[in-house]
Amino acid sequence: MVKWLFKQEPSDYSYDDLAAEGKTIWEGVNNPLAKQYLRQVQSGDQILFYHTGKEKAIVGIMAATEAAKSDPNDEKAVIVSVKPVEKLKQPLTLARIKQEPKLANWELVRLARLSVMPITKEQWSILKSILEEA
DNA sequence: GCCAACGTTGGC
DNA sequence: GCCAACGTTGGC
Repeated sequence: MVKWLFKQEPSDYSYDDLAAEGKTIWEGVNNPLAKQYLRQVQSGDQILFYHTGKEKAIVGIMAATEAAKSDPNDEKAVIVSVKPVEKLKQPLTLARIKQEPKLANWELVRLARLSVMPITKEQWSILKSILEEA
């Protein structure tokens, strides 16, 4: 199972919006690399929800409820159905992530404009250990 | 509000 | 098909 990070501007759609709704369809991803990643999402994959803009932090965890598929209205668009799993007790900020030398190569740090990216096992375990020490 | 980094567009 | 110019995004 692959893990992912999706970015979203919280004033457009926040983790709390997702929690309130119970599920949503992730869509509107246009960047070619982001789309390529999005297309690889499988049912059950865990996805971190990152807030851009003022917050710049991972705020919650979601899970894909179905594998990625094409938008029925637009063959070229990719959509993923997701549901909330849990909200983090406290956000994991970009500033904190940048303090980890081992996370310096992660797309989140290197490619600010990428809105969908994979998380490797090693990266995931580092993130988890940061969360647990808090 | 600025800038860096990346994408896209359009002229050749 | 290349590449310069421009636009967009997101962090600072």
